[in-house]
Amino acid sequence: MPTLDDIAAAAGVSRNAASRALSGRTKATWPSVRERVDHIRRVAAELGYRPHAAARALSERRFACAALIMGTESSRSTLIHGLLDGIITELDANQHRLSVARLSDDALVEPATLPQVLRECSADGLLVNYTHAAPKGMRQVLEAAGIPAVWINAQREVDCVHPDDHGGAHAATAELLRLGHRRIAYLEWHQHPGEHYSFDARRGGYEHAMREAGLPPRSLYLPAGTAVEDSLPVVDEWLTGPERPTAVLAYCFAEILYLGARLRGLSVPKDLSISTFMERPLLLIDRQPTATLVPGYELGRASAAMLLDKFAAPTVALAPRVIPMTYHSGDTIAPPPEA
Amino acid sequence: MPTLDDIAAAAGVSRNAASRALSGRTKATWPSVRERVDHIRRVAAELGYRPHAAARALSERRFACAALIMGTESSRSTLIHGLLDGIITELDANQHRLSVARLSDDALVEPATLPQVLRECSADGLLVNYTHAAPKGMRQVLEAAGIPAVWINAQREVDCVHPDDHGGAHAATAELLRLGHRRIAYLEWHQHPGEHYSFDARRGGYEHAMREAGLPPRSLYLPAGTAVEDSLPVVDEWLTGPERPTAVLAYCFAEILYLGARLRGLSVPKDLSISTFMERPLLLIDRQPTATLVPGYELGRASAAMLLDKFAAPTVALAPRVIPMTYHSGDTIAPPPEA
DNA sequence: ATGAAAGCGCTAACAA
DNA sequence: TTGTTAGCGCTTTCAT
Repeated sequence: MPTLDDIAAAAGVSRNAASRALSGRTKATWPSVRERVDHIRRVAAELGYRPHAAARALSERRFACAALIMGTESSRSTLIHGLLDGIITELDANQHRLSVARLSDDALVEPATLPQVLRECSADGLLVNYTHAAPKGMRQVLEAAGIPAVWINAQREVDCVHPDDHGGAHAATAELLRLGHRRIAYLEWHQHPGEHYSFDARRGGYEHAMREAGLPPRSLYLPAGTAVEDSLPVVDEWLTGPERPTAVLAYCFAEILYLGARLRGLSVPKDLSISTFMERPLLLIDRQPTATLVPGYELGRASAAMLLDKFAAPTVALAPRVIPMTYHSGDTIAPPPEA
Repeated sequence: MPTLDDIAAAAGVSRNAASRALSGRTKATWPSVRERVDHIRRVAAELGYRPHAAARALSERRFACAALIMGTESSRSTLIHGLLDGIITELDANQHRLSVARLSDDALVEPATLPQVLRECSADGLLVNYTHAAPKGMRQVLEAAGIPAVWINAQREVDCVHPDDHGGAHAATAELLRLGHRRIAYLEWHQHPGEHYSFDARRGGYEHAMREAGLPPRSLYLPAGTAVEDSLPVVDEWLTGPERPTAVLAYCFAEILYLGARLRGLSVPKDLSISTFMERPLLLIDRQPTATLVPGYELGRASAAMLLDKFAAPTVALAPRVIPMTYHSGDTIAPPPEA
């Protein structure tokens, strides 16, 4: 495994010269210098030289590495589809690496441990994948220690990146309105306090759009604790009567809704439009679901980019970066039957 | 940020003594020595000392870090649910870290680059998450370079960890047989050459169990290129006639099958049993799917453990580690109607 | 723009 | 067991 000294020796220059040439620090304005630089580079390529990241980190006093940290409780640190991919892509483009760590709640709030975690992880900053119910005080600890950190998929005043859940729900509702729907319902599950912010944001976006149109919002819930096998009768009730919705925006349970509609003889989307937030790449039903999706990849890229910005200016608080959601046009929505 | 020298100074000992005490290299048989060690440890804890991973790596000539590598084409490097969690858990328990990298196919087969990737990633070995269609020659390159590597969810002669797909399918079929089913079909999609090994393995397990019972295996396919919206008539055909299966083991499309059954008036599981391989944690339907699941977490732990073993003995080829699949008993299977 | 020398924080070899 | 010394591979002064 060739070292910088090897390259220098093979190229007949000093170690320093080799270092500067390979890192592009030598400006090479003069032609003869330029030639030497090329020569060094060629030798390095031939010998298959790659810098030793640890040695460089030690010397440069930075690791060129970000750490993705998650909690021990996986439900609060779900890894969104595409996120990792986006993070790696962005870091890679900036010659940074990614390491992944999982810390207990206790470790996260202990003022002493966190900074040192960075040393042990060989990271310069944190991508915090603690989407909700993050341990209290963690934020202050990070700030006090001056640790660059970006919060992924969380809504905070600064230093966070999250999808535009409000806008996404608004747009999805607007599309249903545009098609002529008036009785549009919103379906979610019974919300627990401290849930992810997207529950409020999406419902808010829906209600906003409805109010703009002068229509009353209507929420559908499966009563808390409803067993799955008992859900179909509830769904059936929703779809009964003259006031039944002609369209439903569903945070979840879209499949049960779909099944209920089909069993009731309602055709989707002819009799009932369903617009979802399903992140599932595969099809669940015999339709392509019309869906407003969390842009995991873009979220990852933006998070990494923001962290890189923070590396450049660690003390500056950055405004939240809100990423548009991806609208995936499927075939589960259409104009209402009356239209 | 305290360094080892700081600890040593504060404790009034040499740097070396501090190093040995903290790493547990000092045996401390004599009581007075034991006391000093404790003292040093206490000082370190108070000052919040944590070793600098890069410095240690440079000195020890190992990184105490594994790299999870994936291809650029994400379909071939899907991150199984729970896998990352399992990997981190196992590595963490052995004071190792994880970094994640994504390499292009070209980079993976280039004999020169791979070893150096390790340096740049600060890793000692590879967890290869290239479940199928890995670039040819990659294996040889790794071997020639003497790079410790474990293949995750791939079937190879050595150094791999994968679920017992054959056994899982066999057991699922056996359970259906035990319930009294005779006409058990196997549902998958049209297989492309070079697909993941689990296609063959699961079908093999199913056929094996059927043959043991003296029954003819029967495979159901959605014809290649079937549009999703055209799939229901096909499903309907499967469920028609006196020879219709009373149970289906479904690699995929379980939802469509379920929907088709319900629309046809067949009750699940009373009239039709469905046993799946769905990895989805959420419910898709109004039943808890009976499922044989890929044990992502255990897969991760086992992979990491095997890699750690390889660190200890890099040249020894290790026998494949086959992890039992997780059988999740739901309520989509029951005895056949005739029984 | 170059080469010599120092140092990043740690462990490993030595002598005491 | 301890302290001393050397060195891991790299970047960074600082003269030249």
